[in-house]
This record gives sequence, structure tokens and C-alpha cells, in this order.
Amino acid sequence: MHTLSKNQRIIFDIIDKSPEPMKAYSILFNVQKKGIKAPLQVYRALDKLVEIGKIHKIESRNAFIACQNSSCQVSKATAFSICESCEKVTEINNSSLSKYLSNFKDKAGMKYSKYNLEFFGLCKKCITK
Amino acid sequence: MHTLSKNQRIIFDIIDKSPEPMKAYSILFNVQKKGIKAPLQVYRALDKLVEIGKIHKIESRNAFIACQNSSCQVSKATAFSICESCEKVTEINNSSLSKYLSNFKDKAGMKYSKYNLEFFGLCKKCITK
DNA sequence: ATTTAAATGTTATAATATAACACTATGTAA
DNA sequence: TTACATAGTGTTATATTATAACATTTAAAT
Repeated sequence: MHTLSKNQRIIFDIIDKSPEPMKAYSILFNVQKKGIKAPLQVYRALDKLVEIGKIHKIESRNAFIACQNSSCQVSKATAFSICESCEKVTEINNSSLSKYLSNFKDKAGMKYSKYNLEFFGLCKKCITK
Repeated sequence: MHTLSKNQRIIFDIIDKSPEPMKAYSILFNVQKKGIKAPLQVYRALDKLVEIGKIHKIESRNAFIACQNSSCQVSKATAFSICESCEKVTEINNSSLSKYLSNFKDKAGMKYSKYNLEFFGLCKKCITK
């Protein structure tokens, strides 16, 4: 198991505690009191945390959330639901979906090693508003 | 059917002719000779073109490609394959996949109106290298 | 013709991300 | 335990991506 470095730990903890995806500069602002002063320090930690699967990047939002799936060691098969009204993001952990996508082959004959899926819509709360 | 405005036409044409996804500032550079001078002119056209489904944004690359699918009027169900070596991007047009994803419901009870899927891997050419 | 909506042009600036370089800590293997 | 390699840190500067605000023009709809 990977041991997080000091900066990686600080940055993972703040993302993990956040109820919503965090943007890099918001993370930076929040960790300045802990001595992390420069964007690059944040981005380096983010890169590593993504690489080892502790966090995921929500590409359509340029934001990061902690992995919700304890068995997820690397970010090679990710799916998220995103509410376009309240911006709540949830990691989807559905074995039927992941099986379907992991086995998907298209006619171009590409060998896929990774995928990322983002669903957009309205969450339960926002539907009724 | 939507008629493109002058800037929209210029910007669509250059994306449509490009063999690979184009980034906004690369588009800007290429259309300066046609009188489009400012980033905002490009972004406004891109926004509109995405909205009407003439182009798609490849979120993981911050780049834009013309829609390959003549029946695709709006960008509400998109899937792409991306070669991580040569960066070739292809729009996937697979009815089994789109049916599966359009009908997908997860336990959170969200109502999905849109999805975007990106597969990553190596294309045929790059596998053999 | 008048009104409305959509698109344009322009300047400035915000937000996101990386390059380059010097240095420090940690793990590993002789 | 020293040497060596690898990963991580700190820092300044800068590149890249994207939007705000406001004035004006064009196109479409009544």
C-alpha cells in the first residue's frame, strides 16, 4: 500500500472531507495555512493522487473528488453522476455497467485500458424543485 | 435546420477539416487571417456549435472535434475513443452502447439527460509500435 | 418599420495548469 | 553506512484555457 507524502496527505484529506468536488485553486486557498503556497505543489499532489486512484478528476468540471470505492486502486474505470442544478457529483459503482464498459470493443479495433463516463441530469432533490 | 453565422461557419469549417481535435487557441491562430481576433469570438462560436451538436468537446483534452454522426442533432449522448499515444480521437457510434447508456439507471434515482464517455487506449497503429 | 433576439467586436482579466531549476527526504542495495 | 537512485518539495515565472462587461451590428419576426 502506498504511503502518502506530507503534501499528498494534506491535499487528500481536504478533498476527502469535502462534500463536493474541489477545484485546484480552492484547494490551494484552503491549504495555505498548512504551508502549501504554490499551485504547483497542489497540482503535483493531485497528479499523484489521481495516478494511485485515491482521487478522481471530474473532467467536465476541472474538479477533484475522493474515490468512493475502497476497492478502486487505480482510476481506470470511472463513472460519475453529475447534477446540473446543484452540481452534486457521485461516483457510480455498478458492476453491470463496469462489466459492460470494460468488455466493450468497437469496430476500430482499439485496445482500451481505461474509460471515464460522466452522466448529467438532475438529482432527486433538484427534480422536485 | 440551423443556419450558421459567419463566425460559426468559419470555426466549424476549420474544425471539420482538421484530422484531429483542435484546441481553442489553435483555432484562434488559424482564423486570425479571416478577421477573428479575440478568444471570446472563438469561444462563443464553440459554445453555440456544441449546443447545436455540430461539434463535441473532448473534455479530457480541452479540444473540439466535428460531429461524425449525421443523425446527431444535439450532444446528449457522446462516446469517444482516444489513443494515448498518437492522440487520435474517434467518435464511437454504436447503437448497443448508446442504448445501454441511455437506459442506464443507478440506485441514486437520478434522471439523466446526457452522458459523455471517453475510452483511452492504443489505436491499431500505435499498438504495433 | 419596429422590435427583439442573436451575434459581433473589443479590452481586460480570471481561472486552470505547466516549465525549469535548485534542493531535500526516503528507500535500497553494496 | 555510505552511495546512489527515486520521489517529493519549494520557488519563481509563465503558459494555457476561459469568461466578464459593455458597446454595437445583424438577422428574424411581427
